[in-house]
Order: sequence, then C-alpha cells, then structure tokens
Amino acid sequence: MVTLKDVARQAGLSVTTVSRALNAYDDVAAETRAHVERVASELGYHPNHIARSLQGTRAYAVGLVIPQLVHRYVDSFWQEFIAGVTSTCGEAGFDLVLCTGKDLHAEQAHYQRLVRTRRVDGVILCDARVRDQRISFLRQSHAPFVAFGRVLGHDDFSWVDVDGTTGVRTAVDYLLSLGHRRIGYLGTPTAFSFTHFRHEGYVDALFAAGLDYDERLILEDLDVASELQAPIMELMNLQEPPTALIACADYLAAGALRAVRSLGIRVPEDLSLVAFDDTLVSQHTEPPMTSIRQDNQLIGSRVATVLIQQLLGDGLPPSHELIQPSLVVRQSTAPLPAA
Amino acid sequence: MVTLKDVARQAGLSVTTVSRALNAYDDVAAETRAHVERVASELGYHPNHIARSLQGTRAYAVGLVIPQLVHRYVDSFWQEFIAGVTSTCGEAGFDLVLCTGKDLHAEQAHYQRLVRTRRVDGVILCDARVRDQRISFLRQSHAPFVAFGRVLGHDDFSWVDVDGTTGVRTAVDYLLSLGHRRIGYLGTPTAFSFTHFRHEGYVDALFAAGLDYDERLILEDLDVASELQAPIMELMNLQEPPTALIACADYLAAGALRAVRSLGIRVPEDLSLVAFDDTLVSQHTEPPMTSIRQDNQLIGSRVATVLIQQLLGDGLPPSHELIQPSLVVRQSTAPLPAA
DNA sequence: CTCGCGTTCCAAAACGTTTCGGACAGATTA
DNA sequence: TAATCTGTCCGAAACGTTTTGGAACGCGAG
Repeated sequence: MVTLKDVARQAGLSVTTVSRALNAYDDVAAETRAHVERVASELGYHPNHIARSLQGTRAYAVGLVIPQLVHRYVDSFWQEFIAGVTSTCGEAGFDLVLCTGKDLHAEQAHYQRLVRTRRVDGVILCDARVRDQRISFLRQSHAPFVAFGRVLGHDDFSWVDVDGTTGVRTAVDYLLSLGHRRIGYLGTPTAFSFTHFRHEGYVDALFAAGLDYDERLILEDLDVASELQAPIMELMNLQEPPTALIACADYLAAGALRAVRSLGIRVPEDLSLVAFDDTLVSQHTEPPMTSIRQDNQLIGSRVATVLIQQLLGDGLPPSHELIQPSLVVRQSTAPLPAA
Repeated sequence: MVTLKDVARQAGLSVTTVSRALNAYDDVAAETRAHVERVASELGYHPNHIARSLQGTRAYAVGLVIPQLVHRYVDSFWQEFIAGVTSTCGEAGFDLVLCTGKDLHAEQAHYQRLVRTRRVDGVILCDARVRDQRISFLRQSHAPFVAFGRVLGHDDFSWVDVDGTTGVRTAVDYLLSLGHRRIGYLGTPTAFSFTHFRHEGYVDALFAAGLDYDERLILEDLDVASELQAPIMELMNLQEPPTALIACADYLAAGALRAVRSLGIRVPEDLSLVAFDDTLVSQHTEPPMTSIRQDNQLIGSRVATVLIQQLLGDGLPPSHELIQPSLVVRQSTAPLPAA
C-alpha cells in the first residue's frame, strides 16, 4: 500500500505538507500542490480511510441498520433504497456500513456502536415509528442522522419522507372521479409513522368531497400475518358494501384481491382496487393493479444526500423533504357501473 | 468513548495488560483477567474497530459491491441476500461495507480500495461471470474472497452456488412426468455463469429421457430488455410447438406468460410454464407459477459463513458449497392433454 | 550463592492520517 | 535598521489498538 510517507519521500517534502496539499489547505504553494498531486497520482496513492477516521476527523462512511427478517412482502424496498443510498454515497466518497438488528433495541445498539466507535460519521434510520426510541437515542447522543419517515410533532431532526397523505388523497380523488362514493380503506400497522399520514389523506379526500367517514369501511392495523379473508368478507357483506377499496400496501391489495375473488367478486367490474407502493407484485397480479408509486431508489438517494450535506456542512439546520408519489393507473380500477 | 486507557487506569494496570487480558492471551493471571473483564464491562468498554484495523490485524468488516442499477426484475434478490450476509456477519462481530459500481470495472476498483485500505478483511463477489476479471484480480491480489457463483474450471477460490443444473433437471423431469415431450427453454444472458449450469440441467434431462435436443425450442441470452413477444410467437408457431416451457428466471416466465396469452394460448391448459427463482412475481401471476426456488437469504448466510471461516482460520483450502433449489409446484403446469 | 526458568506484567513502537504550534525566509512597514 | 507580517513549510503529538522485546519477581536446581 502506498502511503502519505511514500508520496512525501518521492516528492521531497514532509508528510504534513503532502497531506495539506492534497486536502486543499491554503498554506501550500500552488506549484508545490501541483507537484504533490502529480506524484500522488503517479504512485497511485489513495488515502487510507481507516487512518483518517482514527485520527478523528471523518470515517467517510454512513451507517444503516436494517431489520433482520426481511419479510418477502416488502418486496424490493430495501434493495432499491440501499441502491439509492450507496450510489449517492459513492459519488461523495462515502461507504455504507450495513448491520441487521433483530428488534428495535438491537438496532439501537448497533447505531450506538457505529457512532461511538467512529466507524461511521452519521446514520440513516428507516421505518420511523410513532414513538421511536431510536430517534430519541440518536438525538440525545448527538449523532448526525437522517430518517426516512417523519414523526408527528418532531421537526428537530432531518427527515425525508413520501407524501403519503397526498398520495392517498390523489387515489381517492381518482376513485371519486370514477363515480365511486363508498370507498373502503385497508390500513397498514399503526406502529409505523407513515400509516397515519396515509390515513389522513383518506380522511381529507372524503371530507373535501363532503362524504361521511364510515367506520365500517375501515380496516386498520393490518400486517401480513393477519388473515385478510374474514374481515374482507365482513366488509363486502355489508348492507351497502364498498364499490372501491384503497389498500395502503401492495401486499394488502394482493391479499384483498384473492379474498374478494374467492367471494365471486370481480375486479374491477364489481370492485375497484387501488394499491400503494407499486412493486412488482401489483404489476403482475391479474388484473395489474392501479397503485400509488414511490421511487425507493430516489428516496434512498435523497436521504443520503441530506445526510452527507449535514456531515460536510457542519451545524446545518434540520432539513425536511417530502417526495411526491404518483398514481399509476392500471386495470384494477373502473368507473362505477350504473346500478 | 471509553478506551483501553480508561480501563487500564481504573483497573490499575497497563494498557498492554488490559489488551492482552481481553484478548485471551495466556500471559496474564486468571485473577487479573477476571478483574479486567469486570472493570471493562462496568465501564461499558467496547473495542474500537477502527483502531484495531489500523493497527493491522483485522477490520471486522467484509465488503460487497452491488450493481448500481438494480433492475426491478431481479426482484428481491439483493435484499434477501444482503439480509443473510449481514445477519450472519453480525453474529460473528463483522459489519458489511457496501458500495455500488456502475460497471464491472468500477466494482473492481471498489474491491481494490476496500482491501488495499484495509477497510475490510475480505470481500464477497456476486453474479460470477463466465470470464470474470474481478475474480482474476482478487485472486492475484491475494484478497480473501468468496463468490456467489462458480466459474467453470476454476476451483482455486471459495464459492457458494445454487445447483441450477439439478434445479432445471428436476423441473424438466417433472414436466416429463406430466407427459410433456416437447419442452422449450428460455435462457438467461450467457455472460452469467449460472446460465450455463441451468442449461446443462435441461440438456441432461432430455438426454436421460432419450429425447432430441431441438434447437428451435431454445431461446438463449434473453435479458429483460429483449422483447419476448416476437421470439415467443415464432416459437409457438412452429409446426410442432412446445407443450411446455421452462424459463430460467421469473421475469422471463412472466414475460412469456403475457406473450402467449396475447396469442390466445392458455396456461396451463395449452402450455405448461415453469419459472426459476420463485420470487413474488411468480407467486402473484395468474395462474401462480410453478417455480424453482432458491433461498437467497440462506445463500447470503452461507457465503458470509464461508468467508468468515476463511478469515479467522488462516490458510484454509478453498471451500465449495452447492445449495439445492426446490421445485415449488403451483398452477402453471398441468398434464399433457391427450391430443 | 548463583544461575536459569516460568510467570506475570509493562514501555514503547507501530499502523496512516490530521493538526497544532512553530520555524524560516523574504517582503513590508515603522 | 529593526520590527512586523506573510507565505510556505515542517516536527511532533495525537487518535486507540496490538505486538515486540524485555523487566521484575519468585522458585528450584546446581
């Protein structure tokens, strides 16, 4: 490995000067700098990140802890997100250090270790929860971090989020424009922060249209484990069943699709269905689903950008960024048939 | 941050002794060791990986470079694989350092930097190619590495692979058992090493059954960009069209499904279809597809295990591990109807 | 008593970098 | 002329760890 010392010897200068030349300090002559740069590139010098970060300045790495059990239903979220993070990090000369935690507590321990040990300069936090112990911890330990997902009432840290409220609202508006008036709602687990924003979009849209909020049309806190069959059956057997359904995740939409089909209900003829996420799942069902699409790679990229800005420019105020999802219309939605 | 020095001061010993006590050297008295361990845990001491790796022993990290553009068609492979790697690494006290490269050359540059700079102790290589420059590079630079995917004729490095030959062969045998005799084949890009092993399974099975290898039934080197519609149409318009098709990737199977459906061909009544990978895609098509399943998380886990063994136990011979895929039978395959 | 040996401990160097505090020369100012 | 400033450069310390090469001690053997 070619070190600073090698460059210094070859250039006939001290290690200090070489370091300062390479790091754009202004107390080195332009000529000297040019010489150093030439020698460095001739020798194929690359700075040793490890030594750098030991020294205390910067590790040139950011940390991310992901859940240990990647449920298949989340589809390709993580890999798209990670691809976004790493490619943006790479451009800025940062690496991504990845760990898994079996639960939130383990995740927190990893974050602690990563920042305490200076293995990373800052961390990325995902899946923000309504009351998130990890966030409290990171705030109080003064570790630079950016979250994917906001938490209601906490604007003292940086986050990037998808505007789920507008996303759902757009979807409901679209269903309204097709003539639907009884629109059911399938919600994701309430522990997740985004769940509430999506719900808000549903409420807003109904309110704006002057429609009642009918609790019987709402199923909440659905995770993959919960059996959708029974609640969906109950929903569709109401005196006035919904003519459209908005599912806040692709896996819920796919499950609902199977459930209603088993009841002999056709999509979209008898029931319109809108999904959220637009993963491969919603694209390959029969019929392919209308879905609210969020660009996960873009999200990862934005999160990384914000974090790196935060790391390089010191003491920036928290930044908040809302990314707009888009409605992808496919064949699971249709105009309300004249009854 | 609590350092070795803090522990030493608190314990009334030298840094050296504390270090050696904690690292199970045998030149420290049992009593002293116990004392040191108690003080260390009281103070909440955790070794600084950065300093360790600077010192030259071990970085406690492994590297992985993934493609920059994660095609959505690969579905959730990367995230499952990464989840397997990180959870196994975590148990052994290793982190995963992740980068992206826009092409193989960029990937190689990252690998070089990671190992040269001692940022990682070893690396994982994925998507082994038929003639893989990255592998030649890693071999000659004596960097410990494990590949996911073997390369024909090179057993001088450790790899973990899926037995695609047996996988495809099992699938073909299954189709044969259903009475099919004209079985078409849709192959993945030939640059990938696994493509050839899968192909071999196809050939083997036909040969064992005493069937001819009919080139007209074979479509090769199909990537997602290539339009499947035309070649599939040509295939199905043969005088004796295939009654079953084995597609070496889910995305190919899904594409083929759409293509044949547009020709008015029903699956599985007119044509049986087998996919490879068993991602969510093949599970959510209509009909859900029979697919050869590989456990990506397990693969990641095995790769990590092998690499870490290699790192801890020095100078082990290369290890080779073949993981068996399994055939998941769903509704895209049916017995050959009596003509 | 002296020598050698085993046990237990430690000081110091090393890894590659950044940074603090100054050194030195030449130019400018009083 | 002497003092101050400016532009360049550098020595040495520091980051937290591991490792090398002893040192100090007690003990049994010669």
